[in-house]
Amino acid sequence: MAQSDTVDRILDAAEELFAERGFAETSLRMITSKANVNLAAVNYHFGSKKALIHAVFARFLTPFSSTLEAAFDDLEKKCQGNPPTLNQTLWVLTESAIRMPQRNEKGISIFMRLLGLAYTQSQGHLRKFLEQEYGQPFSRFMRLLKEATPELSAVDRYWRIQFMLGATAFTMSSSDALIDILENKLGVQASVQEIAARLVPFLAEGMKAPDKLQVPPSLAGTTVA
Amino acid sequence: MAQSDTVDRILDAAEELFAERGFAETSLRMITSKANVNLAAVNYHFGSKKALIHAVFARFLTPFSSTLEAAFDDLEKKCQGNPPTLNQTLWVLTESAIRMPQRNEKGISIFMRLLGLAYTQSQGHLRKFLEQEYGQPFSRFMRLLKEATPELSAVDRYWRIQFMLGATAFTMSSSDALIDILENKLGVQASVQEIAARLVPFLAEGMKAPDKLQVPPSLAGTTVA
DNA sequence: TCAGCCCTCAAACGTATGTTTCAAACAGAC
DNA sequence: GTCTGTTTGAAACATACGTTTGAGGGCTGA
Repeated sequence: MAQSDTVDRILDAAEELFAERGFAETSLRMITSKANVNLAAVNYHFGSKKALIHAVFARFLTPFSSTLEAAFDDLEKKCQGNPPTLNQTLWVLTESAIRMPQRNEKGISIFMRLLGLAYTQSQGHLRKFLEQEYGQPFSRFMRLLKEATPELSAVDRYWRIQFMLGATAFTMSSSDALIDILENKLGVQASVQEIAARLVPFLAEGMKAPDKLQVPPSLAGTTVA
Repeated sequence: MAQSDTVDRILDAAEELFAERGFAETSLRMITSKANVNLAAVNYHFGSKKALIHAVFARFLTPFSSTLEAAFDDLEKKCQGNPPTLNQTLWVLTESAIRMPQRNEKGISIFMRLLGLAYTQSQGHLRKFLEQEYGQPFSRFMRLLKEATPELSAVDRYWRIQFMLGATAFTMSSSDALIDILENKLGVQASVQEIAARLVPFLAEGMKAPDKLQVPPSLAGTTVA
């Protein structure tokens, strides 16, 4: 088995368990027994549980980061000077995520769920790791968003980006469960690709909403700052 | 003092710690020492950690549930037969959340963060508890959404509701941090009420987006189901 | 063949967790 | 004041965790 098939088995098991149970709720013993590997192997190969978490993220985030940067390069070249539109920017991100080489059919939903967890579960060390390791493509995405929505005030854009992040992270991180529920309720099958195709127009429209706060009469007298 | 001020002190401490650290990452010892209460008090008054979690949710969800039902009653009465609009429905929900009596200034963000955690952290027992305890107002909200968007297919509506939930839960659950970041970056102050006022139009516009999936040429050949 | 290194294994370590125990303190009723 | 049921206190319980240890196995290069 070449050099240490153990490492990959651990990463596979950890990725799946982390995605479905979170980090704190997943013990090393669960991981090692799912991977059919000795308990000590994790600390031998990775050093600690924290380092294992980082390695799980790095395994898919590093190639994704490259793919995304390349896609942004293409996009900006194609637009030759003009800033890419909001839809183009969102699609490039979505497409890069979908096109990633996947280990199995659940690849993307695990990918998304892990990202959601990274945002959600406080895990200070993880946020620091992700920030200083993959902060660059993130900043670039932000810049593209800014150039694609020049009509928005900085404050409006700030909040709406948060709304987009939320809708995406939340939905994608539970995509498996949501797809199952949809099938049970309406008998309709869906895929992560289809969710993405529905999500992008939703986000783009929300982003372009009129910026006036239409406070209804019933709230007019209250403490809206 | 009255009868067991201990119970409330435990609930206060647990609520805050759960909100900022999650359930598994918060130990009973953290809770009892923050509450200045003996460790055994939790098991004495609540029976178990799971029951404590349920109690924390029940304390704010039960009055909120009543408030919301009353607000829906009012709304439907005012509309006399005609289904309430999407904006009305969303505003009634938002208003009910904002108007809830709050124990402190962080009331709403804790409220939202806990709801987000309930969705995110798998914690099977919690989902079951919430479903069978507060399923009714939730179903009613869903029905109102359905009547307010008759032009949407059931599948479109399903996914867009998830998107709305995500944007709301995600943003509101981190509202404190996001407000701080905004102030540091742009020197602008914000409030939870203002976030809500910005969120509702975003959601409403996204909800009304054209339902065609505008798959771009670059993705046309791939496996969009 | 044998030394050297990488890896695996079972077992144990120390710590932290949720829970239980039982004696002491307290309250209100008679 | 005494008695009864409720609440608190300090300590211990069993269990699970992440991590470390040291002996052993298997491969490689000389």
